[in-house]
Amino acid sequence: MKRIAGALTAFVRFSECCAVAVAMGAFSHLSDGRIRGLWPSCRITCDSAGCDEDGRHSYDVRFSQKLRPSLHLVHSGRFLSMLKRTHTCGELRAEHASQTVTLCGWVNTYRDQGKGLIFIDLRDRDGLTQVVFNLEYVAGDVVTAGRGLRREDVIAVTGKVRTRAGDPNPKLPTGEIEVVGDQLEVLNKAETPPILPDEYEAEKIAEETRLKYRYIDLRRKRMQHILRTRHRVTKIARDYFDEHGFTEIETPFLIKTTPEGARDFIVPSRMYPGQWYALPQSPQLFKQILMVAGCERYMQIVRCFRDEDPRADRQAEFSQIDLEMSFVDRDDVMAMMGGFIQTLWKQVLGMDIGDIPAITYRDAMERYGIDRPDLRFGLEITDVSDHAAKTEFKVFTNALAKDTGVVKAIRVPGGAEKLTRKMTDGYSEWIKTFKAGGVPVVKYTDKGFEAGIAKFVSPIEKELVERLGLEVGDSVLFAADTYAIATKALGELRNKLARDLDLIDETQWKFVWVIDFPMFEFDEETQRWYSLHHPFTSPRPDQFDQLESDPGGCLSTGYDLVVNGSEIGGGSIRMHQPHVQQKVFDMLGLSKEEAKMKFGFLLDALKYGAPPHGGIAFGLDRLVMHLVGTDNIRDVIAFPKTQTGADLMIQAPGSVAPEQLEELHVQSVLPEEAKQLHEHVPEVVDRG
RNA sequence: GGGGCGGUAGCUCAAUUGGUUAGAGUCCCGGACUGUCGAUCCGGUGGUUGCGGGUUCGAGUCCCGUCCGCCUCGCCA
Repeated sequence: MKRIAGALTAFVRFSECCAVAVAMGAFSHLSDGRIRGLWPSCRITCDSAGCDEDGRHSYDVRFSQKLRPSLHLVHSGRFLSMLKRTHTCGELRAEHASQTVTLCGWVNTYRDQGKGLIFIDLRDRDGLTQVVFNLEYVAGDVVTAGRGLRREDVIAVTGKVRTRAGDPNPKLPTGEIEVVGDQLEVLNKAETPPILPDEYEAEKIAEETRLKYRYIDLRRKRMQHILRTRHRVTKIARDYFDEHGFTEIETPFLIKTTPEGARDFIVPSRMYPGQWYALPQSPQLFKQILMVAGCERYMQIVRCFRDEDPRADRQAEFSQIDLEMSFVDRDDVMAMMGGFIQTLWKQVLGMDIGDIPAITYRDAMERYGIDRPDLRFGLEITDVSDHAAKTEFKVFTNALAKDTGVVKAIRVPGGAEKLTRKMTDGYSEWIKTFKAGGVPVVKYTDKGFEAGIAKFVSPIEKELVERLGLEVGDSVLFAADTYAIATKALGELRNKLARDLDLIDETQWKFVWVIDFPMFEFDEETQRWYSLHHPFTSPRPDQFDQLESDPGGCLSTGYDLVVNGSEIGGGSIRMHQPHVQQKVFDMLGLSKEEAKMKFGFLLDALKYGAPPHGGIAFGLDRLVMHLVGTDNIRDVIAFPKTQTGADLMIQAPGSVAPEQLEELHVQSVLPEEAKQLHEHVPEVVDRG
């Protein structure tokens, strides 16, 4: 046994600098304070751990084999001591000049100027700081280590701050200064990274690769900013609602499947063979029960699960800021929640958004063709069915002959010039996505209607000009179909037009409450009513009578909060009287027995003193998306899933051992074609 | 379940009508350089063209199947 003289406080390294990190990485702390490690050719054990006043550890080290000749001590610093960080890479300014500091972080870039000089841009979550090593003045091992630095190495550097000897870099907040490196510890040498957390390149890298190496992607300034912003949103939410008397209460994840709504994720029960838990689509019923339980004001930032296909702004696993209040009506909830959104925008963006206006569902559908209208631009939709009926245009007359047939129009100011034939042809094709037949178009010039369907609509020129407020140079786009199809198609077309014609002022925030939703929607296919919101939404107090007499016309207390055409929250006043709730279940075709089986606990709870109550849930992911300006929900989730529900980093989902299935009383029954797929999954996911 | 786009070096991309040894930038490796800052300059390593099959004298390119990623319709109370 060879004992290294004295307390070992040294780096152990090869003469090649790159071995340092390997040697250090080979050690590990033991719980009793000793460290032990393996080295390719020698076993190293360390004990007698000591701790000095600065809290640094030092160790006696014995090598069980003779040291390889190439291994030698080159530095009498402290082994594993880690230079202690004094500042972050974002905070140093000219006024720190002449201070000695220690920075820790990742090597963002290195610029080796040759024999004399090495520049390192050191990055931590706070920013970048230039470190310069003047090789003439630093110790030999620092020269060696410094020259070996590569991107994403983790290092600690001690040195003196000074205003830059060269030109300042106006691109960096720390660009006036640099740290003159004196001591350098390579805390962890990085292998050549597959991707770089580089703002110049990162946005171009395939998302697939970014998701696989998420821990590198998240090092980027932008991703750090997003994670930080998300934290601030949840903090502001907790603070705001705490100040308003809300209590944060957790609700269970292992619950029971519910009828209607999205597909559930289900979890087999080990204790109850053949029975299943479901993951919550939202804590809806629990928060209502909490109101019955006298909590009065509840909030929770909670994960929800819906097993449906994801979209750019949708994940199967997502987060809500969930809220419920007792003894309130619709306006109380909207005022409280509007206040939250105002606070949020003020604190995160420094913006005053003012009071949030409201629009009825009916208005929204009529004027914007969608229940989440984007109010940053005009292009409102107008019903022209009555005039269209007077034309001999078959597309119009055939549509109007249908049950709920309508003809609707959008006036595009200046469209005669801005909308090319190619564009409008494109719209006709594109709109088929929404089952509409096409987009008839006409230009309005000083000679009247021209091009497109001019000859058909010229007879009603006067009426259309008046109805649509047409001016010379405008175009009119039509949709003729059933109410549902024409409305939706034109609503989508309106949004597309705004994007294509660059009519959207991206600096604006147009918030709006959508209210007075219908209680129910009739589904032709299944010939039954469905809740537009959910089956616990109360009708408006003045609409109770319509519940049975005119279910289609009965309005609910529901409200959605919409910003810039995106739904960021929705809620309602709930039914707190069991007989009203029962009536709604009746309407939905839920038998007494079924209702009792699925929601018996709720109906019971309502019987034993339920206060009037209502609430809302905000989509946390979407709020953050707006606040950081992204249209990709995966950007605002630290570890998101792909569109097929896979986690490319951990490679989930994965198979389980047969014993696990057995224990859960579950058998896999794969369709023939899936068996092959199943076998392929591991390789496919790992293909890089 | 349907429609669209994409998959070539670690990364970002190119490759003519199907035709020589699949190129470039970057990363990485080696060298030069004392004020750089997306450093520069010189040289070098690096390829199962997602996977499987087919057509062909010859396939990155054409055909069939399949997988993966993104967008989207349906779906998402």
